[in-house]
Amino acid sequence: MERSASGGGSTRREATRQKLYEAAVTLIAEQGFSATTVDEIAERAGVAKGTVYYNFASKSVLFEELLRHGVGLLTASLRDAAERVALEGGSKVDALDAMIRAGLVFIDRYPAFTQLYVAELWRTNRAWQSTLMVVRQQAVAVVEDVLRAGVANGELSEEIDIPLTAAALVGMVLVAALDWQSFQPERTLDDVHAALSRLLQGRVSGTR
Amino acid sequence: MERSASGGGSTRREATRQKLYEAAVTLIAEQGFSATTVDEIAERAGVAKGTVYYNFASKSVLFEELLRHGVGLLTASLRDAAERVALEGGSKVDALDAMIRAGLVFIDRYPAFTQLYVAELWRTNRAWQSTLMVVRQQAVAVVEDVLRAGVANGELSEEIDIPLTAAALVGMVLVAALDWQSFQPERTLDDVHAALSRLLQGRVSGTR
DNA sequence: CCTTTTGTACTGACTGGTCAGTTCAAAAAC
DNA sequence: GTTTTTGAACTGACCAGTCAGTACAAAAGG
Repeated sequence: MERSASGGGSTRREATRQKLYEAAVTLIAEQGFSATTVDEIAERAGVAKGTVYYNFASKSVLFEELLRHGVGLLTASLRDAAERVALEGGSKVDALDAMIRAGLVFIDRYPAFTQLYVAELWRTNRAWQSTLMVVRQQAVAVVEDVLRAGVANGELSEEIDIPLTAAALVGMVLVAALDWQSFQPERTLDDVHAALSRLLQGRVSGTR
Repeated sequence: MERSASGGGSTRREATRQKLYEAAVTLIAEQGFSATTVDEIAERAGVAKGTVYYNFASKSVLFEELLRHGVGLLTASLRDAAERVALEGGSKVDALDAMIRAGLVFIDRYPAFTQLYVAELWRTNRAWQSTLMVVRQQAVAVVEDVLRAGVANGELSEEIDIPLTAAALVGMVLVAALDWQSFQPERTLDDVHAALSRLLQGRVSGTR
C-alpha cells in the first residue's frame, strides 16, 4: 500500500493527480468552476472519468486541493525573494521590490491559477470560502511582515497602515499582471516590473 | 396600446428590469454566473421566471446589460471627480487622488457589482468577453487621460509607462477596496483612502 | 355610458437536455 | 496479487428556455 519510504504516496498516483490539477486549473480559469465539467477535466488530463473519482472525493475537493497547492507555491516564492534580499543586506524597500518581481514571475508562470484565484477570492457563499481565507492570509502576511520590519527599522513611515498597504500592494501587482497578460501581452516582465517599482518608490510625480 | 409618448418604454417594464438587475448582481457576485439560476434571480426579484425572459433574451444578455449599466455608472463617476478637481484648479495628482476616492465610494456603494466585475474580467472563452473588453477600456482610459495630462504639463515623470501605471492604479484601488469590504470591514473609507493616497504620492518610504 | 377589442406585461407548469456522481468488470501497471 | 486505471452505462437532480394562458388598462365602437 505504501511503496516509497513513508508519507509520499505512490508516484504513479501522484502523477495522475498532477495531470488533473493542470487540466482543472486551466479549464476553471477559462470558464469558472460551475461551467467546467468533470468530463472535460478528465478528457483534458487524458484519463478516464472514473480515475478522477478514484483520486478525489468530488469536484469541489479537487478544486480545494488545487487552491492549497497553488498558494503554497506562491507564498514560498515570495518568502524566498524577501529572504534572499535580506541575506544580501538589502533594504526593506528592496525586499518589497524583489517580492513584486517574484509575484510577477509567478503569475507569468501560472497565469491560469492566478485568474482563478482572483475570480474566487471575494465570493461569498462558497464551499471553499474558508480555505481561501486562510490561503489569502498566508500570502498577505508575507508582505505585512516586510512592511512591519521596514517600519521597525525606520525605513518606512510610521504612519503607513500595514494591512491596507499590504492589500493595496498585492492588488497592484495582481491586477497589473493580469492586465499585462490579457491586454498588453507584448510588454515584457521588465516593463511591468519597472512601472510597479516606480509606483512603489514614489517616483511617479516630479520630473526626475 | 402605447401609453407614454413613443420610444421610451413603459415605466412598469423599466422598474421590473431594475429589480432584475439588482437581484442578479447580488446573486452572481456571491455565486458566479453559472452557479446562479434564472429561477433564483426571478425569485429574489419577486417576479415569475417567464418575466425574466419577457424582459431579456437570455441569462447572458441580462448579464451583459448589467455590466454595461454598471460600468457606465463607474466611468461617469470617475470622470466627474477628475473634472471637479480640474475646475477648482487642482493638480493632476489631486485629480488622481480624487478618482481614487470616487472609486472607493463607488465600490462602497455597489460592492456586488465590483466583485462580479473582477471575477469575470480576466476570464477567456466567455460569451461576453468582448463586452468586458470595451467596458474595461472605458474605465482605464479615464485614468490614462489624467496621467497623460500630468506628463504633458510636467507634473508627472516622463518616464512613467501610462497604460501599465493606469492598470496598476486601478488594481490597487480595486483590490484594496474589496479586501476592505471582505476582510477589514471595520475600517472607514477615509482610512482606506489615506493608505492609497500615501502610496500614490510616494509617502511610504522615508520617516516623514 | 357600456362592451368589445387590442397590446403589454406577466405567470408558472412543462420539456429537453446536461451533468455530478455511481457502479463495476476487466485490464494494466507495478 | 495488489493497487490503480479504464470505459461505458446509468441515475436522478437540476436548469435554461418555452409557451399557452391570465390580468388589466386603455382605446374603439356602439
